[in-house]
Amino acid sequence: MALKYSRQRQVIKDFLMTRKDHPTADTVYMNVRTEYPNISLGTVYRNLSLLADIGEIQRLRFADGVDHFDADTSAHYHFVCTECRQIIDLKTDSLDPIMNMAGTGFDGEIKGHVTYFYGLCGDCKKSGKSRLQDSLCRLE
Amino acid sequence: MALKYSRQRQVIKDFLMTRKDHPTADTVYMNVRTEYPNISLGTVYRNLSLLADIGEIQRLRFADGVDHFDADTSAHYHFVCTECRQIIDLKTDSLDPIMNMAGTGFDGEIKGHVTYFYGLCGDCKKSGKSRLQDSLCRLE
DNA sequence: TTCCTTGCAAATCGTTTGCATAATG
DNA sequence: CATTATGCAAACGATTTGCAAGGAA
Repeated sequence: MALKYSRQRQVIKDFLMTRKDHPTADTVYMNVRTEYPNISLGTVYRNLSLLADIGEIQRLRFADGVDHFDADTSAHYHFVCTECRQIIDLKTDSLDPIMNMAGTGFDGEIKGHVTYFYGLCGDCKKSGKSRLQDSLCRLE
Repeated sequence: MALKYSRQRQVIKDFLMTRKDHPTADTVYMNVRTEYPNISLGTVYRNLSLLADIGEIQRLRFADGVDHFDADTSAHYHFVCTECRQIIDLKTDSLDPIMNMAGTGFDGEIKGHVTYFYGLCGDCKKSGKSRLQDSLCRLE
């Protein structure tokens, strides 16, 4: 159970800390491999899961069905652009009060909530970009 | 593009309307098959996606990574029990105001939000049930 | 007859796992 | 030395897709 140091885990976490776009495991793999060519996809998955389990990173799940990872473990909310798929951090006050709203008339115990927002990001809103030009704005 | 009637689609939708526990595609398949033995899994997936696309049902995605479906398309929120995995409808006032909260200081356009709650359902809270007895409370 | 829909099976995609080997403490 | 971590490849589970045949308009 005791955690031992691993160069791979360190590189993965270091890489994640340089990004604020919440990459997927595959994106992490692609990038880390340029610096550490022998690393395997399995190792990337294993370490991302491990880091998420011990709370050193956050695992995010949006509508695309693919896990995204965030080195910023502070409580914050996310916005997903439905055009370019970009994921943006929001600086929003805590929405925890909604748990009380949801809890009235409910006999269980609400311990948390998952919330994200979607719509058009600033760039896509400005350009009135269509889905056909999707890729131009896609980050990953 | 014009939609043609299909017995299969009707049966799938009818079944979904009888359930308030938000079944997965596989659960729909299992159940529909007792009444319509020749139906294929692919057809179930195709029709659930189609019905969701045209707004006749709702597709729900929680942390388990599997799609759940809900014939109730009215705006409402869900609670997922972390013990027994049960999904419960909440009668909560609209939380749409949180979109304004999230939108302050954001230059894009927030069009919607996804929110669900988790914790202990009434039964699991009462019984102090452990994960080991999970299956006793699992619905599907 | 047109073309939407089906059943079936194969394919895809993201993720997990078994295992022998390498690295850490 | 005891144990954790790795690379690799195979296995997995959920979902999608190609295709020839069936059914609705």
